[in-house]
Amino acid sequence: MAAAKHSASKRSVSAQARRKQLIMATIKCIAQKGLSALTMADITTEAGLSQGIVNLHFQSKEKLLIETLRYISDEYRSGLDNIFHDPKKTTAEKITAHIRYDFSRTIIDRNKLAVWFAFWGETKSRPTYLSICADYIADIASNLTQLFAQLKTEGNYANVDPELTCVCYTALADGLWLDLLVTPKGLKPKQAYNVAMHYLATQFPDHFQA
Amino acid sequence: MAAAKHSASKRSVSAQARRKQLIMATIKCIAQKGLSALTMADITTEAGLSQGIVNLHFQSKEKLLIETLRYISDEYRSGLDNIFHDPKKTTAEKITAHIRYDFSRTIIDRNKLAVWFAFWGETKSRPTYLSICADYIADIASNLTQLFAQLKTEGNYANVDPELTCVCYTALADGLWLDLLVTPKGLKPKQAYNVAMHYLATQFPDHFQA
DNA sequence: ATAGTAAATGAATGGTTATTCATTTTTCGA
DNA sequence: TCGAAAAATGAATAACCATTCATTTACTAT
Repeated sequence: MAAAKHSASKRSVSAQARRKQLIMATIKCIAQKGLSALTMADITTEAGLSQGIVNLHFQSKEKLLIETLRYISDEYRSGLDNIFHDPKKTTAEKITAHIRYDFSRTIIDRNKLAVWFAFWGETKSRPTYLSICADYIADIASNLTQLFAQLKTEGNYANVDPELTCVCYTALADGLWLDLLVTPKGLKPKQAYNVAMHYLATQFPDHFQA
Repeated sequence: MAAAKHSASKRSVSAQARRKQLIMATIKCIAQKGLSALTMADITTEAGLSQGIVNLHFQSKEKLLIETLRYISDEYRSGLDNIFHDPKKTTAEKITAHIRYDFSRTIIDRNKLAVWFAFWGETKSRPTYLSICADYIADIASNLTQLFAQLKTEGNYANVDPELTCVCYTALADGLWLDLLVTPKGLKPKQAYNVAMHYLATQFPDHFQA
C-alpha cells in the first residue's frame, strides 16, 4: 500500500498511479486525435511508457476507454455531491455553487469536454457507455430537482416547476459545454456562466441576478 | 443529365443519386456502429453495393464522412432558411416555426442526432469538421438574433437582450437534442419542445405560452 | 548482498480494413 | 443491332494496429 514514496524520479509507481497516468494520457489523446483515430501507440507514447503497458493494466483498449469515461464522470459527480451535502450552505448557495462548478476550470477544460462529447457520440451504439452516462445523469438530476423544489418553497415561487427547471438547466449546461468545445473563439467560460445565470434569474428572480 | 428515368428497378442511377444513397447508408451505419467502429464494408453492405463503390464516388472514406456532415448540416440550414425568408409569416410566427422545426421528426431523428454528436465529438481534432459546423452555426445565430431583436421592438420587451436570448436558446436546443439521443426513454420529443417553449415564454411572455 | 517476485518492455504475430485495379456489366448514340 | 464509354464489381494488396509473450529491469524481504 505505501508505495510511490522513495523516488518520484524513477519508474514503478503503484498500480493505481500507473492506471491514472494512462487514463490522463488517454484524455489528452482523445482531445488531440479523436476517438476514431486513437491508437494504443498514441496513448503509450503520450504516457512515456512501452507498447504493452495498457494491456498489462487494463487488459484491452476498450476497457481503458470505459475506465476513462468512468473517471471523468466520477470526478464530475463527486464534485457536485460535495456541494449538495455541504451543511454550511443554504439552498440558494448550493445552487450557485453548482453552477459555478459547472463552469469552473476543472470541468470546462477543453480536453475533458472533448472526451465527454466523444463518448456521447458513441452512446447509441455502445450500451456500456450509455449506462455509465445514464447513471450519473439520473443521480445529479435528482439532487438538483430537490434543490429547486426547496428554493421554490423557501422563496414562494408559485409558478416554478422544479422538474422542468432542472431539465431546462441541465440541457442548457450541456449545450453551453458544446459551445465551449466547438466554438472556443466565440463563447468564453465567463459568458457561459452568465448565460446559465440569466436562465436561473428568470425562475428565481429574488435569489439570482442575470 | 436526364438519367435515372427508364427503370427505377435496376441499377445505374445518376451519380448524384448514388452519392446520396451512400450518404444515407453512412448516416444509418454511424448511428448503428458509431464513428470509431465504422468500416467501408458496413456502408457498402448497407447500401447493397460493392466494396469499391465509395472510392469510385468519393475517392476516400474521409471525404464521404465530410460529405455526410455537409449533407445533414445543409439540410438543417436550408429548412431554417425557408422559415426565415417566408414572407407570409410574422416575426413571432417565424420564431414558433423555428422551434417547431428544431423538434420536428426530420430533425430529431435519432440516426441523424447520432451523426451530429459523432462529428461534434471529433471537431477538436478535425479542423474540417469544425469549419463546416462553425459555418452553419454562425449563419443561423445571425438570423435568430435578428428575429429576437424584431420581436423585442414589436412587443416592447425592454429587458430582453436578443444576443443573449439567441445564445441561450441555441445552447438549450443543443442540450435537448443530446437528451433525446442519450436518454430516449426519459425525454420525449413533445416534452423537449415544451421545455424550449418554456424558456421563450420567460423572454416574450405576451407571445409565447409555457 | 541475493534470491525471488513483480513490473515493464518491445519485437513478433495475426487479424482487420481502406484502397486499388483488372474484369464484367450496363448504357446509349449511331 | 452494335460498339465504345461509363459504371460497378470484388478479389488482391498493402498498411495499420491491438494484443501477446519471452526477455529484461526494478523492487523487497531475508
